[in-house]
Amino acid sequence: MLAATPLRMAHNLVHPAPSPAAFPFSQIAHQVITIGRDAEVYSEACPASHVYKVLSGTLRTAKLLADGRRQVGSFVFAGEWVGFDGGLTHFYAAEAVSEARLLSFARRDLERLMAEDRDAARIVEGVLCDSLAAAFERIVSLGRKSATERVASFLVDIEGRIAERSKGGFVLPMSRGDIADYLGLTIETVSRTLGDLRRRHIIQVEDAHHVRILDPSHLAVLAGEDAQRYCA
Amino acid sequence: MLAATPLRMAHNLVHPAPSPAAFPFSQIAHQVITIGRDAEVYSEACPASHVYKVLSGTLRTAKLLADGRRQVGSFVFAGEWVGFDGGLTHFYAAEAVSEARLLSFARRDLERLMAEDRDAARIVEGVLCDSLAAAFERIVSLGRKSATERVASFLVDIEGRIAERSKGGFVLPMSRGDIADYLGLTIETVSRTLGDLRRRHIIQVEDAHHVRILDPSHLAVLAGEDAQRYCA
DNA sequence: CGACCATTTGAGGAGGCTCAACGCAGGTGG
DNA sequence: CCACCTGCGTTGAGCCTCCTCAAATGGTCG
Repeated sequence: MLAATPLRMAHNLVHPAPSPAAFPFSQIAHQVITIGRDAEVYSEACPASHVYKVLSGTLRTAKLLADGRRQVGSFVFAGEWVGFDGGLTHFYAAEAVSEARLLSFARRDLERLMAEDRDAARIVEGVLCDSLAAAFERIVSLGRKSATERVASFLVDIEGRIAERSKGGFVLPMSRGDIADYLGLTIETVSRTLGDLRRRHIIQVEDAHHVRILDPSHLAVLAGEDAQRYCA
Repeated sequence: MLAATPLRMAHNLVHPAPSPAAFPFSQIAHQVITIGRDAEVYSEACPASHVYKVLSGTLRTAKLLADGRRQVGSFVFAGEWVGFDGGLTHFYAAEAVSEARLLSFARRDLERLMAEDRDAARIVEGVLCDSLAAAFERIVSLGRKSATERVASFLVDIEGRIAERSKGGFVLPMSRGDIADYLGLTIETVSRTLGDLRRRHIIQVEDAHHVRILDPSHLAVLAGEDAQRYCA
């Protein structure tokens, strides 16, 4: 991987930014980069020098254990940010699930902007907050939910975040292996669980990457809602 | 729980702060509060109006599912902060594992201080960063590690964070149930796993709440180290 | 001493994993 | 154009880890 990474990085084309979008970050230096399928945006434990906003395509963040087990940390869709994992170094590696275009910002520049521009600071704080909330939700899911509940939660979550639609359904850009490593399950269990949901007419599976939710409320129940929330 | 909470909160004594510590937060309004065992500091989904620094004792953060399953989010020891979970509302409830004294700060005040004092801001950002990193580590643990690996990681982590020592070992203030809900296991599995580690002379279990690590390197191996980290 | 609680230990069962076979689509080369 | 290969997904059979249920142990406090 040490040797492979520079080669793979070489596939990633670097352009000057085309049209600064109408958001505070267009004031600071940035580049549009294109990442080929399965290429790395950054490696695990790399100095976290940059953060990225995904313009198109999908990324995953992942960490490998010594024996090859893998945990996918998150999927990152168009419009979302990635690269805020960890402090000085990245906790996860980030890779492209499908070819992706990213806006790249130096963290140094971003921090300077945040000190000057409250809007920018608030946006970044919001991103951090969302990551933290998502991480907490995952902890509950991985710690206490069954395979069916995890897959159902996953579908509900993805359905709400993914832009790419098809015939009343949506596109699942990642492989079964990616989903399994995200949910702490095996490929076979993910496949079987999706098969169950299909046979129960809760979802429709056109092909492996095109899913349609037929019974959203049933799926939400299977996803396992929290206890009612009271407040002190 | 709705009814119980105010009653339990009533146990928590509120004093004026005694001696402002020598850290930037002593400039802003704060109170020392005492939380009795198993009493709540704040509830799940409450408006996140305050954050707390633990002076003594131990807290846990936890979330309940509808059917009573529980996930413990974190343990918080003396010197650590709690209350930064989620944005406007708390994701987890926070409760005292053992009677605890806390410094309480209004978030509003803290944010004002952070805008003025870079040191304070950096400290808080560090706390957030650490929470995020800890959450990511938990995701890997819950998603991909075995019971033995989880318990071993837990012991290594706690051993490095807990101040209270006893006879070359340390004090485990929380119950087996708390540990189980933290690690995504059952009480019985936690107990059996600790028993195994004891029988293998990797740890020594004085009683349920006093543990000593006999073979730290062996325990670290069992905890399952990450793959070597390369950098692009 | 006896009630109660937390913990440990044991026996049996289930959910999800492992291993293996098969189908299918896409790419490649003869 | 077809044979072949490869990667991915699905499905099945058997097994293992961890869970469930139950009982025994031990410590604490009336």
